Amino acid sequence: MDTASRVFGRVPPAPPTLADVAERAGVSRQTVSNAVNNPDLLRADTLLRVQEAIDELGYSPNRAARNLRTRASHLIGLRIQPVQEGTANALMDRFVHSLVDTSREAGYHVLLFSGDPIDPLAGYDDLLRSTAVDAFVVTDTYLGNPQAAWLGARRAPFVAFGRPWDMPAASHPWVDVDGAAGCELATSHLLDKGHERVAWIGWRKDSFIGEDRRAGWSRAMRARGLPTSGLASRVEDTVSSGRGASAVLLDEAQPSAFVCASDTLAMGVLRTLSERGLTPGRDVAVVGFDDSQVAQVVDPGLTSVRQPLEDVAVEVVKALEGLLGHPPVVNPGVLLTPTLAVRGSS
Amino acid sequence: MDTASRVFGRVPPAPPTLADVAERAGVSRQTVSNAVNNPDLLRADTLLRVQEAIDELGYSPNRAARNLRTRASHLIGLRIQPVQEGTANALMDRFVHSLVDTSREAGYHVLLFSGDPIDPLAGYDDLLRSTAVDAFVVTDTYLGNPQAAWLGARRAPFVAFGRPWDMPAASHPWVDVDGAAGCELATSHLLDKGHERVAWIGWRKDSFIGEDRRAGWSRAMRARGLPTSGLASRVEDTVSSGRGASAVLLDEAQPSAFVCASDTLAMGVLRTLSERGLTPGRDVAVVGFDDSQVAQVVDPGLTSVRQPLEDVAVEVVKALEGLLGHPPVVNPGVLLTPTLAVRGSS
DNA sequence: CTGTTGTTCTTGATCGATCCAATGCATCAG
DNA sequence: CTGATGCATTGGATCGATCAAGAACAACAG
Repeated sequence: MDTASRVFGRVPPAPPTLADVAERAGVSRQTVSNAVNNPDLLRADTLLRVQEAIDELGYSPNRAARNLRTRASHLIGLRIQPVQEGTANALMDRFVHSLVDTSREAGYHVLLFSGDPIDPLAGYDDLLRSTAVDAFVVTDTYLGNPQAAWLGARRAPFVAFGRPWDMPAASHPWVDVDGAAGCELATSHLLDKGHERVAWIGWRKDSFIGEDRRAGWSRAMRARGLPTSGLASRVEDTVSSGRGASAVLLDEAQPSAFVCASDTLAMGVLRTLSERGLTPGRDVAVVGFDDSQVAQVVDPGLTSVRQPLEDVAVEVVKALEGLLGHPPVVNPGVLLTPTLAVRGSS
Repeated sequence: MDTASRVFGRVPPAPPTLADVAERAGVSRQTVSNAVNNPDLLRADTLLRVQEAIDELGYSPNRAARNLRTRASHLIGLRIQPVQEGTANALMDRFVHSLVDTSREAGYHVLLFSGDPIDPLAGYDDLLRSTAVDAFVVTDTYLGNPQAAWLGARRAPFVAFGRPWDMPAASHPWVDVDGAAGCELATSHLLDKGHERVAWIGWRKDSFIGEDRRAGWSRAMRARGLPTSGLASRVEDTVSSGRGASAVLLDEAQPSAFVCASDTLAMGVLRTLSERGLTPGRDVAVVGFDDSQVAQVVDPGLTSVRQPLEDVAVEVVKALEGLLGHPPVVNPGVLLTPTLAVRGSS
C-alpha cells in the first residue's frame, strides 16, 4: 500500500479525459472536443451520444491542457491593495463580489494577487510572463497609475476601474463613477429640501477625485444662484478632520447642511453635531459618500452617495471581453452615475 | 497587415520558452528545467550560464504547460459568500488579504469564485473536475457545512476556516478562532476594571458560534464567583435588537458593562446609552466582537475582540501545504486566541 | 459515370513544460 | 586494465486538450 493509499484510504481515481469519452461514445477525440466547443458541427444524434458519455463519466475538460493549447487561461488578475483599515476596503469588497459574479457569466475567474507595496509592478510582471492570466483589472488608478502606462507598454490587456486623470488621452479602456454627478445629486437633494447654505468638506486639493466631487457640489450651488465662498473646507480623510472642519464651518459660515467627500468625513460632522446638541437630519443635514457600512448603522442613518459597483463590474467585464475578443476591440471610457441612499441624516 | 497588427500596431512577440533558453545557454531543455526547479542538481558554472540566459530572454515558465505536466495549478479556490452588507464582509476582506499574502509566499495564488446561493456546491464541482485549483479554502462552515462533507467525500483537499461544529470528529484540517477565549478575555478585562455586573448580549441559541462566545463570558464570570443569571440576552444580530436588549437589561438587571457577540449588537448598546444620556466607557462599559470598521470610527471608540486573521491565514496555508505535500499530511485542527482592541468604550 | 460541393468525422501534429530512463564522463578500488 | 560508483547532462515520451488538414460519404449537376 503506497503513501497516498495510507492517507486517503484509496487512490483518487484519475479524472476522465477526452479520449475516455471518445472511446465510450465510439467517436474520435476531436469529435468530443467539437461536442464541447462547437456543438453545431455535429450531427444531432452524434452530439447526443457524446453528451451522454460526458455525463456518464462526469467529464470536464482539463483546464491546463486547454490553456496550453489555446494560449488563454480564462483568468483575470485583480491586484488587491495593501491592507488599510478604511472605507476603501468595504468598497472594494462590493466591487470584487460583483466582478466575480459578472466574470463568471462571461466564463472568467478572478485571480487575486497582492502587490509589493514598494514595487507595485512586480506582481503584474510575474503573472503576465508566465501567461497565468489573460488580462488585468486595475483599480488603484488614483495614484497617477504607473501600472496603466506600464501595462500599456507591455501590450498587456487591462481595464481600469478609475479614470486616467493625469493622462486623459490614454488609450486603454476604463470605467469610472461620476463623482461630480454624485455630489451634484446630493447637493440638489439638500437644496430641494429647502437648504440654502450647503457646505462642502472634501479632500486636499491634490486629489483629482476630491476636486471632481467638489465640482459637483459647486455646480449644483451655482445652478441655483447660491454662493459657495466660505462654505468649503479641504482636509485629510479622517473622522477627526471632519469633526474639526465642520466645527469651524458651523462657527464661521452657519451652514444648514453638509456634503462630504467621504463617509469618514461625514462621521466627523455627525460627531460635531452631537457635541453641540444638534440633531442630524432635523437641525443640520449631512450627506456622505460611498454608502459604507458605517453609514447604515450610525444613529439616524447617514444619507450617502452610492457607487453603482455592480454596473461598474458589468462594464469592466464588457470591456475585457472586447479586449480579449477576435479581433480585439478597445472600448472607450465609460462613466457611470451614482445614486443617493437617503437616510435619516437628511 | 493582419487584424492584430492593425489594432496593436505590431504583433506581440511570443514569450520565450524553455527551448529558447536552452539553445541560448547551449544546454538541453531538461537542464534549464532543472536550473529552475532543482538548481542544486547543476554544476555551479552551468547554473550560472543558464540563469544568465533566463535573465537575458526574460523567461518565465509557462504556467499552463507546467500545470498540465505536474497535474497541479498552484491555485487555491476561495468561495466568497453572496453579498450581504454586514460585518462578515469586512472580516472576510481582512482574511482574504492575509490569505493572498500568505499563499503567495508559499507559491500559491487565490482564485475567487462565487457560489450559486441555491446550490453551494456547484462552483466547487466545476473547478474540481476541471482541475483548475489544487485545493479549497472553505469559510462558511457555520451553516453546518455541507461542502465540508461533500469535499471530503470527493477527496478534494481543503482547509476550513471554522470548526466542524456539528461533526467534531471530522477528519479535515481546520483553523478557527477561539470565540470563547475572546469573550472571556473581554469579560475579564471589564472585571479587572472593577465591574461586577457584566451583561451578555448574544445570538439565538441555535448558533454554535454564539453559544461558544457566550460560554467565554459565563466562564469568566464564574471564575470570580459572580452571578450570571438574568444578565444574558439572546437576540437577532441587528443594531436595533442590541438596542432593545440593552434597554431591557439596564432596566431589569442594572449591569455596569456589556459584552456583545458582535459589534453590531454593541452599536445597539451604544445607541441605548446615548438615548439615556449615559456615557460609554464612563457610566457603562461596552465591548463588541470583530473589531470592525464601525468599532473604530464610532464616538469614543468601541473596545472589541479582534480575530487574528493574519495568523489564521498562516495556519490555513500551513495546512494546505501539508495536504498538497508528498506525502500528504492532514494537520489537526488549530484554535487561535483572539486579542482585545481596547478603546474608549471600556 | 465523373466531378463538384458540402457535411461529418478522423488522424497526426502541436502547445511548453516535466518525468523517466539512459548516456557520457570522471574517479577510484581491485 | 576492468568494473563499479556517482555526478552532470541529455533525448524521448508524456500530460490532455485544440488546430489544421484530410478522408469518407452523400447529394446532385453536368
